[in-house]
Amino acid sequence: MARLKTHDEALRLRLLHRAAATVFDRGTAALSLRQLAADAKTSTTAVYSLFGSKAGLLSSLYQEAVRLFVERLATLHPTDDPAGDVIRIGLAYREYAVANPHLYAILFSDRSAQCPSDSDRPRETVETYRPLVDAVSRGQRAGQFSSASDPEVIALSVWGMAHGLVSLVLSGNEPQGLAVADCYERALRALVTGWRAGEEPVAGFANVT
Amino acid sequence: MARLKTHDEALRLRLLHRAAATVFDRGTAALSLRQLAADAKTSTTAVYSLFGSKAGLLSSLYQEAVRLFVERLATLHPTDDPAGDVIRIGLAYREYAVANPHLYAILFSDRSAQCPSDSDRPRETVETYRPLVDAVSRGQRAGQFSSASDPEVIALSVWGMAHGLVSLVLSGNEPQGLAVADCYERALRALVTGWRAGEEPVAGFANVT
DNA sequence: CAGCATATTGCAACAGCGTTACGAATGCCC
DNA sequence: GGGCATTCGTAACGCTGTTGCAATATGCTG
Repeated sequence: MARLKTHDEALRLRLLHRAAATVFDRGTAALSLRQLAADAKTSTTAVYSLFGSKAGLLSSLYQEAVRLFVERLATLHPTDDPAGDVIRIGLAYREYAVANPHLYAILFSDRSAQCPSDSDRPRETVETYRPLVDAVSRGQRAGQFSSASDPEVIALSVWGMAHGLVSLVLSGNEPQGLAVADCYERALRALVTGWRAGEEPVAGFANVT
Repeated sequence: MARLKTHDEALRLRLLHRAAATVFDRGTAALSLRQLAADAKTSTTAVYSLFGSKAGLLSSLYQEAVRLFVERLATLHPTDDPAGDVIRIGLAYREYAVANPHLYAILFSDRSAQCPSDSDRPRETVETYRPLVDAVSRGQRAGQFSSASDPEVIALSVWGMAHGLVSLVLSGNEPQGLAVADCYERALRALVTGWRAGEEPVAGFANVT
């Protein structure tokens, strides 16, 4: 056959680990395949036989980031206060993002630029999404949220707000003199309150077209 | 002195225009200074004498994107329904982002990676931010929003949600089977409702720690 | 046990990038 | 008209991701 494989699973994990470290402190742009291979005492060929390309490597890193993210969200167990669970998920979301800014950036950077096939995207996305939808569903059954909207819609709004506020901070676009950290939870609470069951719109802006 | 300058304002605008076009359809990564210079029948030196570097060029592009954004938001005139104005600003926000995805990406990509000096960032940010804060302030005076929170906080939550939902779509991370476009306005309305004056938190999640 | 076949691997080259150094070209002043 | 300061285009540097090719080392076969 041929010589023993050294481009094996162990090397794959070592490369993935080192790449994650680099991306974690200096971002994806600072990740050089040559440098990575040299650091791991191997050749660039290893990266290409194991990951296919830099995009493939980043895609694997994406899978890893998703796994950590899902793990983190899984530490939150449902309580008998679903609306509170929604808030807690939102806080954990922000905590993960702030703790691992570059992994978070990998998770939510442009997917079309780094994912070879889109086939695995929806599945991963829905996996991080489910706990939130579940909490909302339970909240609807408990009467804490309006049942007029699909739970997915309510969950998406929560996710959007969390993602938006976190992204503004991480990208350095939060407005001056205003710490997002201080009003993040209040904003989440206002949103949850707004989805309360039986809530009527504020008088005066029914039709804005 | 020297020979007549050809690296003048006219060339600067031409380069900026071409760069914007390229970034608009293929993103910042696809923008090559060599290609840009060749397309404009000039040399790379021109780009460097006019913009300093690729980061400088992108920074100028950022200024331009902000200007367009501010112009768009300025077309919305305050009405006697401030809460409705907030919704309208949110809708215009999304509309601009969807219409100019790459300019939007420039606006909200990592500032630290492309801005030579951070000195001009806060001023620009607050400029796009002010109409929203103003609308909230008027809404508070009209009793449409709680006065318990600073208008900046409420405005930030609206901005965060708009930015978050828009970013999820543009980055290809919206969950499958759910069109953000369909629930964007409803989400904004729920949030606005949640900030309604005198609103009490949903019973049962007062303390989540 | 010798030799072949073949999978595997590392080196080097390619095309492109942003950036910079430098020499040539140019128009003004004396 | 000659000297000069300024401006500009070319070419080079070091880097990137990627790929082709040659060397290598192993297991099977005769």
